[in-house]
Amino acid sequence: MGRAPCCDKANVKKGPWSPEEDTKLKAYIEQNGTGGNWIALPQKIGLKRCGKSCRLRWLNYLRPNIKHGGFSEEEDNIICSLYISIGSRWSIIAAQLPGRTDNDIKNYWNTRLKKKLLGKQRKEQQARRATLRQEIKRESQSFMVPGIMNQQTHNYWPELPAAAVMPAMNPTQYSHFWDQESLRSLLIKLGGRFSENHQESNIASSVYSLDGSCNSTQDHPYSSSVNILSSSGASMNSTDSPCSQLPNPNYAVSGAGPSIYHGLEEFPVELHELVYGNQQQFGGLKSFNGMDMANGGYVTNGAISSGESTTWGNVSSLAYPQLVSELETCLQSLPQDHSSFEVSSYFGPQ
DNA sequence: AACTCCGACAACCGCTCTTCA
DNA sequence: ATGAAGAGCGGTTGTCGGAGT
Repeated sequence: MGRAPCCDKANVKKGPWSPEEDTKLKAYIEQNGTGGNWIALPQKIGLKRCGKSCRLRWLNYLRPNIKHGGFSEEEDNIICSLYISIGSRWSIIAAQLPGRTDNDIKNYWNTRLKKKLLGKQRKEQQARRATLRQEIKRESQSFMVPGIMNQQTHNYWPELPAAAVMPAMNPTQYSHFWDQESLRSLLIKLGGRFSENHQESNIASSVYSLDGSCNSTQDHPYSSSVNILSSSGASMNSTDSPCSQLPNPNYAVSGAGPSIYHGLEEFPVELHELVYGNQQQFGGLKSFNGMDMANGGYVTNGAISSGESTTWGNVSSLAYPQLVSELETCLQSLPQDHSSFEVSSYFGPQ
């Protein structure tokens, strides 16, 4: 059973407001106020309109000091930054822009700002990729990264940032295929610490702290990365299971709950870069052999789909089979509600 | 000139939240 | 504590006008 309609739909006028209607409504409210009851208002005025419609008309167009169109650059910036922070909370965003209504901002965002923003980001993205490709080409001969984020992984899970994948390797696993010099180079590149005696834990620390919030291997190895990605699934205990060293299969860019991605599900690829492109904390970590650390370790799908896949193609041969088998083992031990995560979707067809 | 397409914007719909009896 | 009514909000739709063919 649905709730009762707020007005008699059959006897209510719909569609655009006439100047006469506007005049009536405006004059009445300016003289008497709304009386705290929008539903009763149209009857008092003699308008064949729904109370909600009157309210909307007043709030969006008739009340004093309303601005329409002509959004300034500053307003654009405010809208963008607030949208990134809080998502489509138009009323809150409108509260920061005097004279603007939520409806106006919403329409402006949907029709113009979103496109404008994405166009700008795409250009910057292309420029970054070009730089990245050059850097990778230069470095790849001397410094190979045995990451588990490879061509196949990327094809099947393009939205998964490489930074989130990196911690999936525990310190021991790193040492399986990285010699001392590679470890040292890695740390230097990541801006981390390096100790001859504690290289493993420090490597892990440095990698885990890429988002600046987890500084110790005593911490949950994923707590720092996953909070960016907004894990919606049950957290895994870092000490109880060997799976603590594997990524939470539930995490995704567009998870439920509050996160910096709130409201960005629509175009996570572009706005992931937007978000990280503005972050200062990764300064100096421009690239890491195909992983754009400056942008959360993310290389977008476009880099692959554009046919310029040399970056990932070169490292695909370095996928670590042992990790794959360990992941499969761990997944088998996971509760059934994790079953939606498929190994093939993570690593691609073997 | 006629038609189609598309962008912009006003308005509606339905849901959730808040208030109050 | 509960339910009804009103208010508020965000997503979606409808309409209009301009550009392109």
